[in-house]
Amino acid sequence: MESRELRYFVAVAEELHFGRAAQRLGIAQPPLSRAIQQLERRLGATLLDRTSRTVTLTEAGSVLLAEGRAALDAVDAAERRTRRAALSATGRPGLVLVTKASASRELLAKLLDAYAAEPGAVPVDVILCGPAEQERLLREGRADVALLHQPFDSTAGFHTEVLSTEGQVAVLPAGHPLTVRAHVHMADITGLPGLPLPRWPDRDGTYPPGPGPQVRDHAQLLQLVALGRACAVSPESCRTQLHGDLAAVPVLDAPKVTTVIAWPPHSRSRAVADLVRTATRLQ
Amino acid sequence: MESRELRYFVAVAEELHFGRAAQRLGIAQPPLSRAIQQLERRLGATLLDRTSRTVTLTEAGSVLLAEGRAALDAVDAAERRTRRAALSATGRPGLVLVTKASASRELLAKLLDAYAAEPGAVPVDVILCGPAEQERLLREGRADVALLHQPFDSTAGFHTEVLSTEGQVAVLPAGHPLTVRAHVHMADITGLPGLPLPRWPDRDGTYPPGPGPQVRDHAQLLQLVALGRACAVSPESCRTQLHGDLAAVPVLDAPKVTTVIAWPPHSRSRAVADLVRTATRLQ
DNA sequence: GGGCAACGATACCGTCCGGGTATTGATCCG
DNA sequence: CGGATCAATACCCGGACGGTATCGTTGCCC
Repeated sequence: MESRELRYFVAVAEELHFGRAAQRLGIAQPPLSRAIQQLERRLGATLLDRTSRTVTLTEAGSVLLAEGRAALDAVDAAERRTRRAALSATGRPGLVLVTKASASRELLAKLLDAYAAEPGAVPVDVILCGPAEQERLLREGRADVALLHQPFDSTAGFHTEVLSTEGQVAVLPAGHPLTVRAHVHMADITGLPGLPLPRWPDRDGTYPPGPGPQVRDHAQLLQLVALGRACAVSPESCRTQLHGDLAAVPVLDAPKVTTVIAWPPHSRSRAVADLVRTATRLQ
Repeated sequence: MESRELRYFVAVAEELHFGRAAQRLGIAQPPLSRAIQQLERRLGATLLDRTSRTVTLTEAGSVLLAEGRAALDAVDAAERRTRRAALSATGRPGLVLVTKASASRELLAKLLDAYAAEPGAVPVDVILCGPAEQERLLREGRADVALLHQPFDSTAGFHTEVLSTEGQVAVLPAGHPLTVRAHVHMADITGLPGLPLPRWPDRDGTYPPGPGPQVRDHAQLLQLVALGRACAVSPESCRTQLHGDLAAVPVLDAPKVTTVIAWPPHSRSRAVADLVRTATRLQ
């Protein structure tokens, strides 16, 4: 199967409309129709049920949509990583590390320092992004390594090494009655009047229904807590980022958060290997 | 980048010889040369250093070789899974589960029975193969799920759920002095005179140097032990497969073996999800 | 119910690109 | 120095891919 065919099919499967898909692909509609027919003939499978009014995915079609996206990602990643490898032979850019903006600055700083001290270290670019975006960047070959936080991030498809495990704290507005407690339980903070837990976007960028404000990153979250509009449960290490108008109380029964360093399999790169080794040796 | 270009490049990179690569691809050499040049131009990277006598990979070239193989695997997997999805809509074949021939028959039997009892269960084909082969079958889309054994198998690139953890036992010829012991340590069985630990093949099919007979599967291993030519350290569950002329003694400090069920990410299939859910509920 | 609009399929055509053969040019070997 | 090997170049051809025009079907709305 050619990747062009896959791109065509994915476009149609996503748009469920030949005309729009063709437009998106920058070709006319008839060649697209033909290409899909040809693909179906070669696969011996009907991928789309189409009337002259509506296009729907068959069972086989949804499989190919999911698998095809992954395959196209892999092809793109191969291209990008090759380009980057070629550049790094001549120019500056070395490794790209991606992590959440909310991640522990301490751990990251220690890691970058330790790695920079290694013999043969290359420059490391750090990308900070919102949750769930790291996975994409890593898969698409725009980044070489990521610091992920289980159980929030999925590590599916990557190699990982555990770096640290920490408990979580409840982040509350300073002066809130609970802040005098030495510790709390989850039950204490769910359903606090006027301080709902916020909602994070799903993998696809939509928000689950329910009460609580919508947040997209940790800064927004802290802002909301400071404003007295929400409370939060965050990894302990976020304490270093709290200002005077925020307080943190350990939550005994919150799930532990594990920070892992993740990288794509097939990574032949010595730089990635060095960085990972350095990270695991940080203890 | 087109998958055809990737296939061409991978062929040349593996053969390090345009003529042989062209032959393998079923095309003539000149178009292949051109295709590679074009790929290099488009990537803006030199992939191969070539004189008229020798071809070698550049740094960027090795990256593209590794990444390109993975990408091509993904494309092939997409194709195969789609074909299978289309078939299963009409014909018999449902899920394909792959596991090592040496794996616990008990666990597998329990899993298959429990799944077959589920509503909406589809037929499950079981493939038994040697170690390290499962990974390939799963990646290539020839199988839907695998039972893997950590730390022996790599689970990189897959979703996994832990099914069970067990200790290991030393497998010895019946009547060996150590078999009267209630348990042993690793130190007791490494370097036993005349009973070396066997060598397993590496990921690439070659054997590491050293003493000890070469084995490719568990049956061979047990055969060698029974013949008094080797001893072995195996998961406890292999006890059910031992005959009268073999004995097992727990090894207290051997690494624990974890059996996991693994499946490729992107699996939209309800059947895979059901099977995994059934597996995790086995406890 | 008929006419219209939307949309995918079909027909047909031109062009560019992928592949083939023949040849050149460079390098290693005897 | 001559021959063999192998990648690159030159040149040509056919087919596949993309474009335009059109058809046929299906909802929809007056």
